Amino acid sequence: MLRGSYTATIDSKGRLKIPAAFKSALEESYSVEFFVTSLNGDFVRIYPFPVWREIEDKLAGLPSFDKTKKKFLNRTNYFGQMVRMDGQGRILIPVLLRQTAQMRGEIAILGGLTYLDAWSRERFRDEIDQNPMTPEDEETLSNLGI
Amino acid sequence: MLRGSYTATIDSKGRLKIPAAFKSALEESYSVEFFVTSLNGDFVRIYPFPVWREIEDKLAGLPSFDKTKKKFLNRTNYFGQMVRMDGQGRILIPVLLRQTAQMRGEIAILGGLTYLDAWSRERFRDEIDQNPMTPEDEETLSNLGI
DNA sequence: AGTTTTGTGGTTAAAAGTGGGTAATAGTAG
DNA sequence: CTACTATTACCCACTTTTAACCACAAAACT
Repeated sequence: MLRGSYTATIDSKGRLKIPAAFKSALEESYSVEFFVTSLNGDFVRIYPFPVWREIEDKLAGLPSFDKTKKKFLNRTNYFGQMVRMDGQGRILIPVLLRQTAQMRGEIAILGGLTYLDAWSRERFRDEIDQNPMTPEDEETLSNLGI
Repeated sequence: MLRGSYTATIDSKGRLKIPAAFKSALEESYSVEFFVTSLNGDFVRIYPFPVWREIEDKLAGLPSFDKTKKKFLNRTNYFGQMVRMDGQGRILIPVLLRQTAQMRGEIAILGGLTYLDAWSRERFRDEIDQNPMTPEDEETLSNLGI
């Protein structure tokens, strides 16, 4: 299970280092093959291939003309690419995502249990600054006993 | 159950000593693995791993597009990292939190029954100075019979 | 006062992160 | 189809960080 976040850098060749804590967890549960994509180009989502396959299978259950399915696949296909991790635990981010998701310099890699999200650190900070926790949020959480 | 507060120091390597009173209580009820995180970067929250798992389970009950859930997980993931306590009862505070939560020098560690909070002593004083007990607070307490 | 526990600091070997070189591959244009 | 260019995969070398261990100082307890 992938949890927490680590910072990483992307080098001049566009290679993103997978932090060791995630690397070992990934190798244990999955393999070195990933489907790297994004829904809107804001940040990169890295699916271990078996996880992505499951998503595909679930989508196969929907009719082919389903609007949501079309949108989702259009986007993930557009941004997506298969990649494999190299011997040093790095993956090459596709050129398109390097640009749209600002994959250069300081990157935050967040664990999402079965996948990873890679954010431009700068952009992520903007994101959480613009969506502060409200008193309502706190109440919702407290109702859950958190 | 974790109660009361103790002072501790963080050494130059970013290691935080868990006061002996908390250490024995933690080892008894949980283990040496923790999820160290924060909601806003002001202070550090240290969850014994099983406690954190329970929170994850509770959140799993909410739909994945739930705004509050997203906000909460984004933040806790961003600041969070899994850590394990060393033989001397210390845990390494993640670099990000060392900076944002000012984890250096004098630290106050507060028990929150099932988790611990670590505050920069200086910042903690500011916090309680700026948020004094109001008459409304006192009324709430008094209504509870406290 | 002596003994045990707790807190603190440093050392060192191993692991992780970083950078670059080069051969192979893919892509492009003539 | 061929020649050229750009990109990528694979490999090697170096630097930084971390984890585990050890040792001692301070405090608490007997």
